[in-house]
Amino acid sequence: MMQESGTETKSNGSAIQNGSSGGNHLLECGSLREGRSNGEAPAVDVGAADLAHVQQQQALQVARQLLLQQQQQQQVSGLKSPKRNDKQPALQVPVSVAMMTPQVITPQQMQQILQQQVLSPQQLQVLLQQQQALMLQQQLQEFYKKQQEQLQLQLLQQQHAGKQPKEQQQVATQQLAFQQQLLQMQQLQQQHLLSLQRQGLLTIQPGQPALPLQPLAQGMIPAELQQLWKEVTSAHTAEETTGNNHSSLDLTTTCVSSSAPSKTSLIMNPHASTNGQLSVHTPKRESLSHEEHSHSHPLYGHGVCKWPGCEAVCEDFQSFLKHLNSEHALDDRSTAQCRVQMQVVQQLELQLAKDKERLQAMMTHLHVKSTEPKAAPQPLNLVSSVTLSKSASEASPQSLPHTPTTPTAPITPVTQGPSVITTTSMHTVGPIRRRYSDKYNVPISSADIAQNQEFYKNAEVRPPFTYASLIRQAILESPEKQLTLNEIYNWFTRMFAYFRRNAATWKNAVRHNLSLHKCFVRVENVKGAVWTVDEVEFQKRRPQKISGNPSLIKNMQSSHAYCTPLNAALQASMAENSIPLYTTASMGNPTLGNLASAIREELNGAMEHTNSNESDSSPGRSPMQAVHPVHVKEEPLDPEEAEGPLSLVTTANHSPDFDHDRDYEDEPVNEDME
DNA sequence: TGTATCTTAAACATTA
DNA sequence: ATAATGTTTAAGATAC
Repeated sequence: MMQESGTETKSNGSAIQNGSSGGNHLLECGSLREGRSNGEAPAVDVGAADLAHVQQQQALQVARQLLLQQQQQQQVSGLKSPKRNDKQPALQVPVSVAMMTPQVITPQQMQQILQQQVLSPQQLQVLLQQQQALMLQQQLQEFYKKQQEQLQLQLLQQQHAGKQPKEQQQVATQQLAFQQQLLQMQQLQQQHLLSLQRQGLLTIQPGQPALPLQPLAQGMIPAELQQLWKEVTSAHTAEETTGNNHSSLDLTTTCVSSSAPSKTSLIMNPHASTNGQLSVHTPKRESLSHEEHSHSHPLYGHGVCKWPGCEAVCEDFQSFLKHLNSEHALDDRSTAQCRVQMQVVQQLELQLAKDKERLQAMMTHLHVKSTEPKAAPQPLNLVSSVTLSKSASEASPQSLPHTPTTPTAPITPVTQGPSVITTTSMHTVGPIRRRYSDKYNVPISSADIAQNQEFYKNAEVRPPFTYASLIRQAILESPEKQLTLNEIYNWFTRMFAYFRRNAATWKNAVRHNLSLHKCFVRVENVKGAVWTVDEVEFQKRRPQKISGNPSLIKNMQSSHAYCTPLNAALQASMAENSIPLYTTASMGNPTLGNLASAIREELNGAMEHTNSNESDSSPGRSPMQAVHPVHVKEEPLDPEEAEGPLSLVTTANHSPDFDHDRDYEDEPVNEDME
């Protein structure tokens, strides 16, 4: 039908298309294509922009974009432009998670993962561990430096103390405090790990190369330190006197005191007891059965030492104690590990505080009483129900990424079971933009796109955004707010692991969307053509997409309910691991921040429509209870659908996607850059 | 139920 | 001639 040539056809085509599309696109197409005609305007010279460059500039660009969005379009300076049109050598996706820049999955990302349930537990674990590794590797380096300094200091002090008995006592006291703090941190970590492991959410696989701590846990034990340790522990029961030797351990104090004062006591007590075990001075403890020990001692479980990165197999509790004393005595390594853990905890707490704030702000904004619905998660039930049907499994993903914390929630998710974390966060979800809930099941909380970016970069999870949104994002991220088709492709593959396969499908979809939506304007260029975004047009569409429908919110809640209990623990764990880097990533990577803001803006517009009607959803109630089965469709799983590039979801566990969709590597995707 | 949106697939045209 | 790029059409699915 379309014989007209190139760009002109668009405007013409619109009319044609409208007629043909059977009314579906009437509204959209009608006015749209007109906009296209103006596309010929700016001829842009495209210089090969390094993606690296692009990324750096993205922040500025996005910011600029935000400011200029109303004006849109004209700002094309025509100076440089993204890329060449010619094909770029097929690059293949880098993408090993570990390889990437030290960015860690944010809590939101993890939640996203959880919600989508596309990844198998193993995959999640690997992800988690990799993220951990990244984080720890970075921190360890710094820590080691500091630690060495501190140790030197301590040694010096001891030497001096030798001359001055009084000071010696002081040193001992300090050591005690130090040890206690260390233990605190250990306890925190171990409890966390335990909680995870109990739920089967985190299983540290022996020999997991991703775990950076492993090497650290080996060999050490300066006898002197051990000696000192014994002295301190045995001689000191007066813990109250301590707690002030923070010269070396301020981190502990800060984190513990800052957010979880109550926690401190909780943690401390158990520690004290466990410590006793460590010192081998408590026969009573040793009389306990292995099971008891394994359960009670956070560092021991399932016959394995759970010291971070250790995993040494200990036949019985006795051997474990020996192992603990020998392998994890007070030495620089252990100390360093503790410090790392301290930082982790600190970061977590910081993050928690931030998230709390955010949550409050969100709830306030949404006029939702922060009733802190104490939804008893009942993870098992939910899980089972969720897995009953395909749609059910998808339901969980629907919930938006949310902060796993609640105002009342314990400060350290670490020690808490899933129940604690719970669904309270649901409210943070607030208005969710949900689309294709059942099949595609994507909550389009675009606000999360940025924060989840790292996740999507590495996980082959279908991003919960429409093609149009993604294309727009890609374009807006570009320095010139314009991209060639190929550059858009590249952006997709670069930003989303999911688009590194089935290229033919999604590329076609991209082209289709570019042509179909009037918000995308093709601009002729000397070298070819670039695509820009007509923000006005794009904005026009939003209201329609997102409607503030009570049922929607209800759905959101229900879906959230599904996922929350299911993944609470995981979320918590994820959050922890990611948090440290989360901060780093979000701050260090301009792209993320900008993306977030840009998309957030988009989201906000959409959200506004939904806020008013949540009346039917009882905020104070457990979302799960309130809306349990809503919208769960019992659809038989269709593998075909699952394999579709955009229909990722399917079942959480056995997504055909992961089972056999490994053909993407041969896809002629042109990833370049970087 | 009808309309709108989105995705996917595919045919076809144009261009490099 | 081929691949990339664009445009349309069509159909299925979901949301409103």
